[in-house]
Amino acid sequence: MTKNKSLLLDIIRAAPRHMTAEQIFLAAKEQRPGIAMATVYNNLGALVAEGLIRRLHIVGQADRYDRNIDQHEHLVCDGCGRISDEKFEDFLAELSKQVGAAVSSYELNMHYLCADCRNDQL
Amino acid sequence: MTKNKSLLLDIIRAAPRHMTAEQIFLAAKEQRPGIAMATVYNNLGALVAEGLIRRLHIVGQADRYDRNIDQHEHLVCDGCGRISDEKFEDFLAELSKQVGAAVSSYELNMHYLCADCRNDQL
DNA sequence: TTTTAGAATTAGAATTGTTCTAAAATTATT
DNA sequence: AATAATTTTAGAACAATTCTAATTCTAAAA
Repeated sequence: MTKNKSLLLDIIRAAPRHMTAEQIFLAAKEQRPGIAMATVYNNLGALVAEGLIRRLHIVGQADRYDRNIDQHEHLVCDGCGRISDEKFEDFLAELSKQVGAAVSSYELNMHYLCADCRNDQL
Repeated sequence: MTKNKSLLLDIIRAAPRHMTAEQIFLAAKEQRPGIAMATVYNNLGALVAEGLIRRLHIVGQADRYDRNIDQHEHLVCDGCGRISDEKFEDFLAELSKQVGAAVSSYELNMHYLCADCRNDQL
């Protein structure tokens, strides 16, 4: 665990929401102005490989990084783009049962309109 | 519906599996050697917008295109990369119930090892 | 302390997948 | 046939990410 790696981990853990590599890079720069984008990508990759964070893919967006490493689901507002976490109980087991094979992991992104965006439409 | 668009749609509908834009481009070239990549992207985008095909995002892979336009789930083998379809009944309604809001669509990619890859590991 | 070896970091080039642009070709309309 | 609208093309541009090779840091050994 190097200084940069732990700095990035701190940033991700302190973040109120799922950040892109670029946002993490900008945040890291405030404390270590010389840091390079490649260092950010290197360390994010390492942190993902070590299982300390998770990488998120949302259609049409850059990858985001999630401090929450438990299996969980994502709710994406198609109005404002905001992403929030959901937690379905025993979902992995449920999926394994449904497909009749051991599902090791999954990504579930659900799209909807959040309350704010629903109101704006009226 | 132009000639190229319908050619691409035919290719996707005839495909035994989910193809990338590049694979579709190569297949289209056999029947129309001069076709440009931009035409493929243009028409794939149009077909997706018209709801005639669906676009798929799998982590770490280029987008793929799916002839099956019903909401369904994907099972990705982490051994060979093969993607297969699943169909859970009333899943969208189930998700809406779970999150307490109207989910309009979702992507669910489940990872596992297919029977072949499981056997190879023994 | 210096030396050394290995790992981490850097800057920037390269790559990938995709979109954009402007001109040319095709198709449909008058 | 003339005009307009649409589609296609080739290639440039782009964004996100990965790679590369030189440099710097770190920490253990001499």
